[in-house]
Amino acid sequence: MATIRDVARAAGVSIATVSRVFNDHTLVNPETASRVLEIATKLDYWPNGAAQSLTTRRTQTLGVMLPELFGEFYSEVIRGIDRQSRAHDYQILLSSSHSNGEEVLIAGRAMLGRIDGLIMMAPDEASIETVERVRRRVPVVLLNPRIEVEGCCSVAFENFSGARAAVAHLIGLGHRDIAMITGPQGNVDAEERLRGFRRALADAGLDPEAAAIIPGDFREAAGYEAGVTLLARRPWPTAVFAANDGMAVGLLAALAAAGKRVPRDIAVVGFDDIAMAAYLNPPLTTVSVDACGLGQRAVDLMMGAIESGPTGGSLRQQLPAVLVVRQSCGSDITGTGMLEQTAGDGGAVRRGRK
Amino acid sequence: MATIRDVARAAGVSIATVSRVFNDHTLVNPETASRVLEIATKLDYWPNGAAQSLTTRRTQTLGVMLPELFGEFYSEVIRGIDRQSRAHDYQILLSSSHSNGEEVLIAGRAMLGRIDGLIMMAPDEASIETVERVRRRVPVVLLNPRIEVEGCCSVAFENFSGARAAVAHLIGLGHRDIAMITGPQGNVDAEERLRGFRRALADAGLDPEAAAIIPGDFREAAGYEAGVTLLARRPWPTAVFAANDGMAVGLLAALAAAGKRVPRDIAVVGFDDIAMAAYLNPPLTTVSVDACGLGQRAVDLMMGAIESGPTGGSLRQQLPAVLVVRQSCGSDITGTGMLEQTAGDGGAVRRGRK
DNA sequence: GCTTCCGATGTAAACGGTTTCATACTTAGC
DNA sequence: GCTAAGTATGAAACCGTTTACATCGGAAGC
Repeated sequence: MATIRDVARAAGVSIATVSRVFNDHTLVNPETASRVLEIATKLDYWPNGAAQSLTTRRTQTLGVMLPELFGEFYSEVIRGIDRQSRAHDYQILLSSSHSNGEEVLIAGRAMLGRIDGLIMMAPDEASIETVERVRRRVPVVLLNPRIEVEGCCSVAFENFSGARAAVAHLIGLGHRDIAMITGPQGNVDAEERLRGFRRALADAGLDPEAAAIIPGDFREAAGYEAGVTLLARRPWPTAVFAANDGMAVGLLAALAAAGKRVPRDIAVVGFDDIAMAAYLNPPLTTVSVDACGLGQRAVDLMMGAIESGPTGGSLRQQLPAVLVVRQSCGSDITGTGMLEQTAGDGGAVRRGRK
Repeated sequence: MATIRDVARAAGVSIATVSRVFNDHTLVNPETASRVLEIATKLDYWPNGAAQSLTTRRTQTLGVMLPELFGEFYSEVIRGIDRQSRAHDYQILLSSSHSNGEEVLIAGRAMLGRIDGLIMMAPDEASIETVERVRRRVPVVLLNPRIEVEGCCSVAFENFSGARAAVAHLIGLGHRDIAMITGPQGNVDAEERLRGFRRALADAGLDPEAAAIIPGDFREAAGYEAGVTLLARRPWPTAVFAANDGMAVGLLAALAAAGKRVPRDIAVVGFDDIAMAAYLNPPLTTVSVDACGLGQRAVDLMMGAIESGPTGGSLRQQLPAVLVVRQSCGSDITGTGMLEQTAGDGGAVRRGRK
C-alpha cells in the first residue's frame, strides 16, 4: 500500500510537504497542494493511524473497559459513550467481559498507546492496580467505582437513595414485611441498593435484620428462584424489592406461576427501569437510572480531563435515581399527573408510564 | 513514561534484549531475563501499542462500523462481536451512528492502521466506495449487505423467508386482509421483509398490491402512529405485520388505547424477537433472529479471512429467521410442544414463551 | 591448538508518519 | 542595489518498537 514516501516521490516533493498538505498547514502552495492531493488519490494513499499516533501521541480514541457486556444496562452505557464520543470525534476501543484482575491487566496493557483516556467500570479490588498504572499515562474516568481512586474522575448513580426511596414508598403504602432479592456479592451497585433498603426500614422504625434477604445475581433466573424460595416460607412478605429489573421479571413470572396476584397479594418493585418494565404485567414500579446518560457524562468528564492534562482534578459526579411508580407496587393512583422529587434527600417519585 | 530504552539502559542491556524478554524469544539468558523484568516492573514499563503495531503490522483489533447504535438489535450484534473477539484475543474499535457516506469515509480513514479487519454494516450505496478502499488493506466482513462486494465475506439473516413464514402463518389462520408497517426506506432488512410479505400474499393467491402498506422507521412511535392511521380506515385489516418488534410495541399500544383487543379484533406479528416480546400483553408472535449470533459469526469469518490473507475467498453465510408463535397472532394453541421448521423453504415455526 | 558451531547479545535498519530547523527564492522597503 | 521580511520547501531527527544480521565467547570436535 502507498505510503507518504510514495506520494512524495510521485509528486516530486518531500514527505514533509505531503504531510503538510494532509494536515492543513496552510503554508503550502495551493498548486503544489492540489498536485499532491491528486497523486494521493491516484495512489489511494491513506495515512497510517498507528504511525500518526506514534509521533503525535494522540489517538482520538477512548478506551472502554466493562466487567461484562450483559444486559440492557451495559448496552445503554456503551450507547451513551459512543454517541458522546462521536460528538467529540473520538472512536472507542472496547474491551469487556473481564472476570478477574489478571484479564483487566492484560486488556489495559493492550490498550496502552492506542487510547487517549480510559473509561472503566472497575469490577473488583484486583483491578485497582491496573487503574493506577493506566492513570499514570492517560486520564481515567471510573463508572460506579467501589473505591474512589486519587486523580480519577468518576460518575455514579445514587443507588443508595434510589433504593431507599423505593422501599420508603412501599412502607408508605402500608407494607411492613418487605423482602429483598439482592444482586451478586461484591457488586457495588448491589451493595448500595441493599444499604438503601436497610436504611429505609430503619428510618421507619422497622428492624432491618428481621427482613428476608434472598441472594440473587441480577439475572432473571435468580429472580424466579427467589420467588419460589419466598413462597415456600410463611408468612409471605407483602412486598418484595428486587435489586434490578431483570430479577423482578423472573420474580413476577414465579408469582404468576404460583397463582399469586401482583400487587394484590404481593407488591413488587425493581431497579433500573429497563425498556420492558413499562410493558410487564402489571407494569413494573422501579427506580429509573439513565444508563445512556452515565456514558455520556463519563465522556464529558474525560474530555475535560484530556484538555486539562494530568493536573486535572478528580471530579466526582452523581446521577439521580428516580422512583417510577407504575402498578406492580399497588399504589395505583392514576390521573394525578407527574410527581417528582430529586433522589438526593429521601427519594424521587415519578408516576406514569414513562 | 519509561520506554524500552530506559529499561535497556537501567538493566545494562540493549533494547533488542528487552524486546526479546517481552516477546518470549527464549534465546535469552534466564538470569538476564529476570533482571530485565525486575527493572521493567520498577520503572513501570509497558510497551507502547502504537509502536508495536507499526512494526509488526498487527493490532489485535477489529474495527466495527454500524449505521447507528440504536435499539436492542444493534446492542446484541455488538455483544456477539465483543464476546467472540475476546475469545480470539482481539479488541474492538467501535464507530457507529454514521448517517452518510462521508462520515463512513472519515471513520474508515481514522481506523486505518489501527485494525486488522473491519466488520461493517453498510448503510447505503455511498459507503460502498469506502468498503472497497478498506478492503484493499484489510479483510472486510459485511453484515446484512445490500450489495455483495467482491472479495468480502458476509453474514445475513433470512429476512425474506422469515417474513414470508410469518405472513403465511397469518394466512393459515384465515386472515385475508393483512396490513404491513414497513421499516425505513432504503434499509435492506426492511425491504427484504416487505418482499417476504408480498410473496406470502402472492403464494396464497392474494393480491399484494391490494394490501395496506404503512410506512414506518423501526421506532416505537412510528408503530403507534401506524396503528392510528390503520384504525382511521375502513375496513380495518384483521391482521398487521410490523417490520420489527419496536413498531409492534407501538402498534399494540395504539390498539389498546383505541379499545381494540389483540388478537381477537386484530392479530399482530412482529420481527426480531426482542427480549420484551415474550412479556408484552399479549405476548408477541414474532420472527426470531439471533443478533448476537450474527456478530459471533462475523468474527469467525473475520478470523478465517485474517488467517488466509488477502487471497481468502468471499464466503456468504445466511442465518435463519424463525417464527415464534405466541398469543398476539391468535393461534393460541398451547400444549402442543415445540414445532419447528427451518426458514429455508417456506418458514420456520416455534411455539412457546421462548 | 585450530576450526566449527552455538547460544547470548548488540547494532542498526526498518515501520510511516510529524515537526524543528535550515535554506532558497521572492518581494518589499528605503 | 542592498537588506529585511516572508513564503514555500527540503533535510533530518524523532516517536517506540521489532527483527535481520553481525559479533563474540566458549564448548565441542579432531
